[in-house]
Amino acid sequence: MFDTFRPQADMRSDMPVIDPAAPNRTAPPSTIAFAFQRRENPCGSQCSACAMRRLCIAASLTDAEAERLDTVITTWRTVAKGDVLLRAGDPFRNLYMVRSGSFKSVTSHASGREHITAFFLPGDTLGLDGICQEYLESDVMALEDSTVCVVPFALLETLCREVKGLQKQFHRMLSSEIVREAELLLLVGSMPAEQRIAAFLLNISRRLRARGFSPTDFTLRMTREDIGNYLGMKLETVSRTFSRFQREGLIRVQGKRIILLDPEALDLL
Amino acid sequence: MFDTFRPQADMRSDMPVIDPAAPNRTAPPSTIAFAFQRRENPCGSQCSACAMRRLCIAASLTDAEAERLDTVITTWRTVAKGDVLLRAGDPFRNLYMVRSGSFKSVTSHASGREHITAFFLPGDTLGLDGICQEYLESDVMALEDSTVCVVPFALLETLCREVKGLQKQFHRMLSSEIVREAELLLLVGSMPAEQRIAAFLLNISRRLRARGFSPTDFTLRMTREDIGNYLGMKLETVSRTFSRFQREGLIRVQGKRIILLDPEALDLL
DNA sequence: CGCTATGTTGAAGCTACTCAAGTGGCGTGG
DNA sequence: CCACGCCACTTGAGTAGCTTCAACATAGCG
Repeated sequence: MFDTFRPQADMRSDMPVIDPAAPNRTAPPSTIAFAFQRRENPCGSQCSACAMRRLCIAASLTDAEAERLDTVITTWRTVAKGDVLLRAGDPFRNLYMVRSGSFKSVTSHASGREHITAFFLPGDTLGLDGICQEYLESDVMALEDSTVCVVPFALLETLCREVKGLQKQFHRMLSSEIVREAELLLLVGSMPAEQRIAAFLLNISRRLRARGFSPTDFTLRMTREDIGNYLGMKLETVSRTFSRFQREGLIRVQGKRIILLDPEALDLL
Repeated sequence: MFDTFRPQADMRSDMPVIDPAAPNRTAPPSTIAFAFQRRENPCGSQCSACAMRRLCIAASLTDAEAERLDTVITTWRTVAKGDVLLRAGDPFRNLYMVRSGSFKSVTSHASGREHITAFFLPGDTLGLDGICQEYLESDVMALEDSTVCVVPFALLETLCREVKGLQKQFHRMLSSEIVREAELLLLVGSMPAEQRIAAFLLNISRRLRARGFSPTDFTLRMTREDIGNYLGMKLETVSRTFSRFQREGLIRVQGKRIILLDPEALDLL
């Protein structure tokens, strides 16, 4: 989300929007579409020069190590708002690093129930849940026009065997995801609606600050229903809680735009 | 849990029970206790001969690879019921593989709230949440007298750079944990008490079957409060739901012993 | 053998859900 | 350009499900 991150806005503006109806699961995109969808070495600028380097898997790598990572990450993709980047059931081949924009990850279950397990911001890594099986576990959809780096997993694994720093960083990333979900579990499992929403807003705020955006004034890219699904509550409850926070002077709500007026008070809930 | 797994019952019976009051966090155990607590190469039997090999990180390794793993896993520990194996805040050094017995993992949060994020059975791996930081994220407590293999993480990482199959298995294990938590999130976030309990019982049942125990007649090692905490509900609700299932002929409840009378019906809830 | 921890059951209360009506913003087509 | 329809959001009223509080039963442990 949220204030759209556009380090390469100029580069993206000449990209045709991917057809939302393109069959992602069954047939591969036509060669033409494919050529537009993936680009090799845009501008020749790679991890070593990426604005998100501090946040993604390249974090804490030396320049030399980052250059080796460049040899693995050679393509990227654009995804239009509402388009599906990954579909549950598709074969697992790549990880994806968000360069710009934002995504939601939706896990479907036998009962037909769907659950959003994560919102991804620039620098975040998508697809970690696919490693354990041959196929993907969840749908990943763009919440706004977005771009991702494509990381072929087999190549990444090979490189992890050669570059100790990369291996360590990758393991840290997987473990962080486990910890993140455990925290979410606590939130959903044992906190009232009020505290869930407060924690959610503060989480977004913290992550936006880490990416250089305003931590107190931002635009939520997902719907109230998405937020509710993520936090284990109904959209009406999300809406009511926002309204209450506004009445109490904690935040200001203008549709999807949120202004945190008293983050400390939110934290103390 | 649950039917206690004792492939080495004879081996364990001569082990003194570790003093539950032993200060695990601050001072290390006395040398005497330490000598009992850790044993090098008991019986000389290692991964290559372990009954849990199919389930732990050694799964899908060749015999030759398993032998290399033996060089890394040289010690094991016993933990008495109620004892803490790992404490949040302790420095992260090792992973642990459950050989026998069972554990719960409790994450504490700033608010003082605690949440159980996992129950571990033989073959499960403990400590994955510690990788991303220098310190551990949660307390891990034995639900019964148990034994674990100690896996020094630095050595495991080194070996993962040399043994491709081990690396792959380790990544799969981390990813599985992510998927497991995502499923739990769905359960806690959007299912009524009834379905949570049903899913919980079936999950236990499935895992016991994979370990060679009866999937329909087992003893829960954790309290109703633990279950409730894990599933995001109060212990009274757990108890009531068990009683209702019994009234409806789905299960039989005898304290901690559970008999599944109609697993299919549970699944259809 | 008694104590404490754990589990069961009942009754009252509250949170969040369901159902429903109405508002506002945005894109599309007349 | 405005009107329309759609979708997201807000707000209200009534209700279901879970929690809280409390009393009692049972089991495990010293």
